[in-house]
Amino acid sequence: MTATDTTFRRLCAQHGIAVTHQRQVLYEVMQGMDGHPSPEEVYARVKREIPAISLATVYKNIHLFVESGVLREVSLHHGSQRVEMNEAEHHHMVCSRCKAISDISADALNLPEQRRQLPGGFLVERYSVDVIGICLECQGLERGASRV
Amino acid sequence: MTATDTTFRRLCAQHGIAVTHQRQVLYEVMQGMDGHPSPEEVYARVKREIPAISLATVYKNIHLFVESGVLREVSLHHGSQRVEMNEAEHHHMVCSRCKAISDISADALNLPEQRRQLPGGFLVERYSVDVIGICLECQGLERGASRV
DNA sequence: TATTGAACGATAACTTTTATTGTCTATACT
DNA sequence: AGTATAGACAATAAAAGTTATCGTTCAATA
Ligand SMILES: [Mn+2]
Ligand SMILES: [Mn+2]
Ligand SMILES: [Zn+2]
Ligand SMILES: [Zn+2]
Repeated sequence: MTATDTTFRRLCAQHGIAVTHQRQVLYEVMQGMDGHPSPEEVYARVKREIPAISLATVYKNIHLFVESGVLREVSLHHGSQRVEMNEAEHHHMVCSRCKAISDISADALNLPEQRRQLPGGFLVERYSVDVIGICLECQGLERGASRV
Repeated sequence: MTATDTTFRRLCAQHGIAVTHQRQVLYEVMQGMDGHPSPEEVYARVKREIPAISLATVYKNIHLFVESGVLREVSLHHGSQRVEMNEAEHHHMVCSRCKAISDISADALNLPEQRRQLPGGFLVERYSVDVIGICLECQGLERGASRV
């Protein structure tokens, strides 16, 4: 039983999810992936360890890991592009449960002035801040309150 | 000739793109849409004005509008979900041209402490900052420098 | 070790986005 | 105004990304 093996079993116990071979390999493989891979990229990598694994299994377990906090989404994925014509400088609150997006003014966030110089010679155009959390509606639902 | 008509023609002139009926209706319709619509939602709405419009036209012109700055993407869309296991508190620099994602520490951004109370009773989990701009590689390409 | 609900693999279905192609139209130039 | 032409359009096929379904296999618990 390896160290990561133990770590993973503890993680699963904490979150009440079953320990399966696929999940364990998925976890270990992703530990070794840097950058910000897509599910397809994770699938390609884990397939080297378990050639028979299904892409659906990768998707299902990425969801599971994200829900339980083992894994993090780089920025909340909405399935499709979202656009807006609101020209005012503003940012967003995004509900991690229902993915609802609402505006929040830059003032309300009290951001510092944006730095123009960043590591790697990156040329800054703008900052885009997502405040990730739970919206009021989802907070209500979470507490078992039923709605008409 | 309406006011928005004039505005739109000026916008097109500024960006060197042709004024077409579809583009103009698209622009006007989106002016009247609040929230953060998807291309499909924009399509459904503009279809009421031009029933024969094609979804491909909506996509192409949303791209065009985003490129020319008429429209803004809520957060840069990567086509697929992106995940990571980097537990350290950090944020991202995202290239608006090639969509490359790179990490940046919270310290380097000099963010203020996160507010826990936000408008609308939103329960904050975390901040996710995307610094949107042009990566070094794309800056080089932009200047017409050719690469081996 | 036997039971059983959960997880898996295979695959179909669905959603989102892009590419292709022939026709049409906005624009520039007489 | 009339014409040429590059670019935009609609239609539609194809690709890419994601989810649902279902029969089989496996992990957890007794
Ligand atoms: Mn907004
Ligand atoms: Mn990262
Ligand atoms: Zn919500
Ligand atoms: Zn780039």
